[in-house]
Amino acid sequence: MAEQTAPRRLDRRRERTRNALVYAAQRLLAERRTDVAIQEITELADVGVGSFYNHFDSKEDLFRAAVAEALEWWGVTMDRLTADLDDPAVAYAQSLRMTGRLHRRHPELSRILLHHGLELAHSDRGLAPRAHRDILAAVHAGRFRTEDPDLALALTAGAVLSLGALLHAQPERDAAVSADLVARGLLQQFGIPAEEAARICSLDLPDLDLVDSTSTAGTTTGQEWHQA
Amino acid sequence: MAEQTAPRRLDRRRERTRNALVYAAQRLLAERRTDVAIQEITELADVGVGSFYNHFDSKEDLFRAAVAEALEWWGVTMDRLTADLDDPAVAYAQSLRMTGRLHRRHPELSRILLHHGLELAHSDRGLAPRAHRDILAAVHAGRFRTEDPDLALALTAGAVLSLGALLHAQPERDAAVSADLVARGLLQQFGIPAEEAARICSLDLPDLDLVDSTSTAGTTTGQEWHQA
DNA sequence: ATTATCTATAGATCTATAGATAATGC
DNA sequence: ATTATCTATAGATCTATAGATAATGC
Repeated sequence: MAEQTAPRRLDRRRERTRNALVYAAQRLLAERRTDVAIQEITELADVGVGSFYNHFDSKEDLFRAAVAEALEWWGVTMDRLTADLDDPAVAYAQSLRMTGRLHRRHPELSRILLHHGLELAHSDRGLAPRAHRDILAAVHAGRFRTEDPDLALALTAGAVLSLGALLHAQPERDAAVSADLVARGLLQQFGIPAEEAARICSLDLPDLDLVDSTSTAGTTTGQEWHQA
Repeated sequence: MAEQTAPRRLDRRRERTRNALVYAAQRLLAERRTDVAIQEITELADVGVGSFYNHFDSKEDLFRAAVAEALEWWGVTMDRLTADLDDPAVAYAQSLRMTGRLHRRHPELSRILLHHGLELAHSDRGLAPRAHRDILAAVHAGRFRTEDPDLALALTAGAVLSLGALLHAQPERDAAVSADLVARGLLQQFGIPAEEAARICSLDLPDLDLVDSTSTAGTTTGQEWHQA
């Protein structure tokens, strides 16, 4: 009587409400307007105030989830687009170059990344664990030469973030050129010879259009980045 | 009758109240507790609530001033300690290495830097304009080779910030070793040969103890960083 | 006499919940 | 019958100011 299989439609309704709240939070995050009343959030999500507490304990709770899901979505996307690359140094560089372009392609997501990036540089979700994995693999494969992979990860995070800040400060700057330059510099710092670093950073990139608006359809809740 | 020379003691009293508020705000910033009532701030500053509005229009106003003054103090300190260096590449490296050590020496100031660093990477106060000046001087002197000084500045900022985040995440990590490594990598990226970069980053640093708690006694209001 | 600070508080929020309403399950 | 959502609001903040008090100037 009490035990029953999960009713699908109710779950989906619940999920829809939650997503509306998370999406509203992501839009607010992108504008750096996190100091708003819960009522304003629920209005933006077109949801009753009371529903908020069905899903989150506090504003912090919601914003934390919103940040994590946005970046996890991008991480999953990067994984998919680099899955068939054999050379971990190339996978690292491709992710880095695409993430550099992200600042122009998804400015709102970029702003979320910039605002919370440093805290997330050591998170176990999102971009950090993936960059860490690539770096360790590249070291193990003898492609990178660095006795301090944690520092390498930190420098990678710092470069991604500061590039984003620069691109927002200078709207006319070419994101692709700058991102590739940053990637080249990092590869060289990690022991890749200059010419090869240049070659790697001029390889073709996967077509982001093919994946952008499709569901991640995997471990995550199907959360994706909603373009405003 | 109305026009009179500024009464000194009143000014100083006023300044004392303002400083108490700024100092309280800096302590809160260091703990990332900016979402507090104004009353809590004034209690921390041991000042009446009403006094707040004698000096600031809003919480944001106060916190903005608190961040700016804290980083301006460090910038002035760096300037003083590198004033007599002829080689701009060396001045750049010295400031960078000392700022790396800052994360351990003044963890509260470091946290403020980390939390607001990206926005301030293009500010006209604090550390950014000084790093920019050093980079341009080094390029002009033929010491740095980079056709994109803005990107160089961004990468510098990113490296400083991500190093700080790493040092906070790993309390046992050696700040001096890591900071010098980061500085070396940047010098190399800017075209300094590996051996010389290593040499520059093992030069003696000025003694921070000599300057830490003395007033900046210059253009700023005498604002300094108060150790808790 | 002038200026700054402090105390007390009105009025404007904002949070969190209780109870009513709507949607789904069976 | 069960679960989720919505509406309305009590009670807890929080902001900003008015008026009283204290410090300084002359």
